[in-house]
Amino acid sequence: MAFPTCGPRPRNAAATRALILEAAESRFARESYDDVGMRDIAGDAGVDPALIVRYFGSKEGLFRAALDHCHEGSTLFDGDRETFGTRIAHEIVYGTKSPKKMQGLQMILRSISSARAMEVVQQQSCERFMNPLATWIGGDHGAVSARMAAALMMGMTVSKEVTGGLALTEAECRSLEQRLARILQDIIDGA
Amino acid sequence: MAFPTCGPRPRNAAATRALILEAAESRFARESYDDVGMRDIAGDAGVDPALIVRYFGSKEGLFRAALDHCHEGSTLFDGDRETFGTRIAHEIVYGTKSPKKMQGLQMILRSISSARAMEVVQQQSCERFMNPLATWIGGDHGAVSARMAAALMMGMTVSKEVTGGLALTEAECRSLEQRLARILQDIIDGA
DNA sequence: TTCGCTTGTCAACAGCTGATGACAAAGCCA
DNA sequence: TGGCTTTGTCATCAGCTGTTGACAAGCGAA
Repeated sequence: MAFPTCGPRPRNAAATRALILEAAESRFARESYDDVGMRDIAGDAGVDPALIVRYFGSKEGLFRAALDHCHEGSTLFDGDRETFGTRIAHEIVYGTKSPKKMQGLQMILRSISSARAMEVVQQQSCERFMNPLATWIGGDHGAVSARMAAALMMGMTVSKEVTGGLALTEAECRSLEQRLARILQDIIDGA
Repeated sequence: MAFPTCGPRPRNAAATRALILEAAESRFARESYDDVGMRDIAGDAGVDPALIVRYFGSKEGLFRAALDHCHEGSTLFDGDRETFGTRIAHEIVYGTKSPKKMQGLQMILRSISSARAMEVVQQQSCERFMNPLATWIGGDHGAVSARMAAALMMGMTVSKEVTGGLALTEAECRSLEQRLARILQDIIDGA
């Protein structure tokens, strides 16, 4: 991702900005707002930390931009409605890294630590995540179902983290996947 | 809680220790490990920050002790098995502050921010929370059910935080409570 | 060329954090 | 009383963080 350290960085503001944004998304999805330093992100992008301030104003500005950009490219709702539960459950149980699909959700999750990050999240998460999900689900129960589905998704991620992996047998993983798929599907079906 | 600032603190190690522990539990349940400073806790307890180090070794030591003590006094499983879903759902939807019942769970939740806190949590959460829950649920599906139930509980807390309150109408709250109760009960019943 | 704007680099700052060690006072025992 | 341990107080440290401003280099326009 970063540029090899051979001579000065080529003068290309747009590319540099994009590089920083990409590095920030990746970092903020894996670690918490507080744990990620400007020097970490700058290091990943192969860029001087001062450039982050120049292009995004501050760390908070970068976080806001990253969260925004992340939700724009979200692929969470891609696919048939009937297979929503199956898809998400599989992603939760067997999804190893942090693919684009879950990145926005994970950024939100990580940010419940820092009070500063929460301000940004509260501003954005409703209109950029919860409401779209509610609309996608549809019906009278959309808003309620969206909250439950999101809770289950985020909660499983927490649970996974907390126990250090799932800490389940292979058979239990399969069972978990099936039951999770069923519950998620029931939730969006309003059952 | 704290002692009024009139003269020096009375010499009572056990009481001072307990005061610090209580203040720490309350803080760590409401804010993240990183956001809570030793000076904050010491201030709440009306105690000099240096005493925290003396009695608990370090901030991490205090966090570990608080998490431990919190799980010991947990009342999460108090009550009939048949009303588990109802009780928890009500607590989630209408529980305002952070009562003892949920405090341990919330401490775990807040700590997914800091890498340092996670080390402690990973060591303790399995044997102090997930496994007891699995045992209480019982049956072949205990472990899987425990993870799903815990996920839903923690996820709803995150969801609530993220949207700043629930951001739902009164009717929706009632619907959420009912559906949540049903799902939680189904989970522990192995349905 | 020379000017002026953009882009990247670097050293440094103030603020906060957890932690340390010296010191004072209280209480206990001989 | 004198000595010892326990308990509480205080000033201070080193380390890290986000941020700043001065400076250098690129690059197009006049």
